[in-house]
Amino acid sequence: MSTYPQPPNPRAYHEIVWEIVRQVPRGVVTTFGQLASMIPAPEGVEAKDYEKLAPRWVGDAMNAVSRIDEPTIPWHRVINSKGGISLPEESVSAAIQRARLRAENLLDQKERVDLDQYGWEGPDAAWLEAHNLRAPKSLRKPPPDDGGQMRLF
DNA sequence: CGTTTGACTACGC
DNA sequence: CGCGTAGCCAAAC
Repeated sequence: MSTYPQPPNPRAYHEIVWEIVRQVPRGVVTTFGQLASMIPAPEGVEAKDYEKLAPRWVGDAMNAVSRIDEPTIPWHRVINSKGGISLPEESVSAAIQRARLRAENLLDQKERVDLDQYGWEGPDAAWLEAHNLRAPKSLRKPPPDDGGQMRLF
């Protein structure tokens, strides 16, 4: 069954998530996991537990956006690790998200976003540091290991 | 006030 | 590549 605890201060956690989402520029996308990777574990939460919980807390934060109806947050650029929309397919919100992503030319024929191509690289280091956030995990594939081929020399 | 219900992800088949 | 599973709390109804 799907069941999980909440952060010590849900509202505070959500605020941080929203602040980062506001930085995502047009034409690229971020994921729940990537956002979570930038936010340190709240005091009192074991790192091990946090790793599992954080992505869903980010999901809760995005979910809350619809309740608060905050137009300054480009929530449509937040998708799941598979490059897909995580809202119920028939929902109105999902339709809006599809339309907005399509408008930014990010959707492929399978209604998916190619993270390797359009995955966000995160805010610049100075911004992260100013907000006490960690460097994001990359959404793009690691450079292919060419099996020890020599290059330049 | 008791139940229901989660914008997730890594991992194993 | 797609599908199922664990995770075990709290806000919203």
